[in-house]
Order: sequence, then C-alpha cells, then structure tokens
Amino acid sequence: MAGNKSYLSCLDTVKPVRDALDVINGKWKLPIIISVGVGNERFTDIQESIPGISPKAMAKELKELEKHRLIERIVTDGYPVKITYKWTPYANTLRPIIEALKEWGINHQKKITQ
Amino acid sequence: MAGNKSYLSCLDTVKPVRDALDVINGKWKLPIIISVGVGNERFTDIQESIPGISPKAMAKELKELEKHRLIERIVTDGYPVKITYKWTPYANTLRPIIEALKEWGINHQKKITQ
DNA sequence: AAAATCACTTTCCTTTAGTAAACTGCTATA
DNA sequence: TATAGCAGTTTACTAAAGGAAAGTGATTTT
Repeated sequence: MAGNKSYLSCLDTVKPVRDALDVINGKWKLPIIISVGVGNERFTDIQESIPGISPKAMAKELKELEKHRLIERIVTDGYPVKITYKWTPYANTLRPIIEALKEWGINHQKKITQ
Repeated sequence: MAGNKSYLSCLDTVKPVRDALDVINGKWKLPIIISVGVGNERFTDIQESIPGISPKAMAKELKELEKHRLIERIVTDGYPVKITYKWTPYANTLRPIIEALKEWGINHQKKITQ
C-alpha cells in the first residue's frame, strides 16, 4: 500500500523539544546562563567561573544568548567603559530545565560511579 | 594579589548540568528517546517518525543511547531475525527533562511568532 | 617606564556533527 | 521473476564546534 504509515507519531513532543534545543543546545550555553544567573557580570568573571571555556567560545555564545534575549549586555560609560552581562526575565523561564538537568546529572554521576 | 578570585562560584550547578549534557546533548538523542518512548520499536519506524534524520545518524545515536542504558536493543530469533529498540526504566528518569524542554519550546515558539 | 587588567579578536588547526546517496544481504510479497 | 522491506553500512563530502596561543587597544596600577 502506498503511503502506509506504521510508525507512531511523536511530533507533538519532538517538535517543541527540537525548538528548545535549537536555542540552548551546546556545551557552553547553559553553563554561561547559570554563571550569569548566580551574579557573575564581567566577561572574565564568567569565563573564570566555567572551567575550560575559551574567550573565543565565550564571545560567540554570549552573542547568541543576547540574540535570544536570555542575557543582556550593558555598556556603562566612564573611564574605562564598563561592560556587564545581566540575566533577563526571560531567562527565568529556563529554571525548570536547569533544575531538571542538574538533578539528573547528580543522579547519573552517582549511578556511574557505583 | 596572587590567586585572587573575584568571581562567584557556580560549579555546584554547572558540573552536574554538564554531566547531563554529555549524555543527552545533540540534535537527535532526545528525539530518538521520545520516539522510542511513545512505542516505536523498529529502526525504520523510529527513523520515519523523526523528520530529517538519516540512517547513519540513527545508527550512531542508537549505539550511544544503548551504551548509556537509555534504550535497549533486542534481537528476536526467527525468519527473519527481528530487531526492536525498547525504552529502559532508566530512561524514565529523563521525563522531567523532556517535559521541561517541551513546555519551554512551546512557549518559546509562541513568543517568537508574535 | 613597565606590567597588568579588561574585553575581546584573530589565526591556525583538529575534531565532531551532519547530509546525501548508494550499497549490502537477507526475506517476503506480488 | 521482480520488487519491496528491513536494518543497517559505506563513501564522500561540507559545515560547525572547539581548542591553543597570540595579539589589540584602551586604561590603570606599580
């Protein structure tokens, strides 16, 4: 039979999950959001709080997170000019995801070190 | 001053989140888990339920998910041999993450199409 | 005057991810 | 006999991610 579908549809879940992954997927995005979330505001502070990240990766991810309005880049005039990164209200909506990943990561680590 | 730390530590959250990401990061792992979760068991059924995935990506991701005990590959003898993929009890622990990502994705899509 | 801080950028390079398309060896069906 | 289904593999390629190290142009501290 032509057009016969034997598989079960899961697009109602797969589609939104992929939409979310398009924004937060990657090795560094969530770590940066978490770091800014606890109060780190300066480029070097954020960088030093995340072991292993390079300034190049930092710069790239910060720009993408800004584009998605998950962090805000604020330029304060003065000598020298001060640049700070801030958590946005929209980033609050990520808290359940971060919490779920944190819990799972803790449990998974326990599991594999047994 | 040497060894001066001005940044705030966030390792207690960043570390477990990265441990979780090491397992489920990527474009296809969660979609495959979701597809198996709704009941798709055969290679081609899983593949057809996820738009855009190639058999090569499928094979690679299925192996990794099996290694992490998030799905199980079952060979049933007979003519022909039948191969099925099944959801494991451990995969249940991912439900909160999938739910959180799904909710966020739905909301995000609403937001950006306004 | 020299060295350090800050927020990056640039260059070079390797690794990983991902796509398309063809192919394999088997069985089942028309 | 020819075609289709199943569960992948193979080849060949491009693109994106990621890492190391050095540099930049400003100020600021020693």
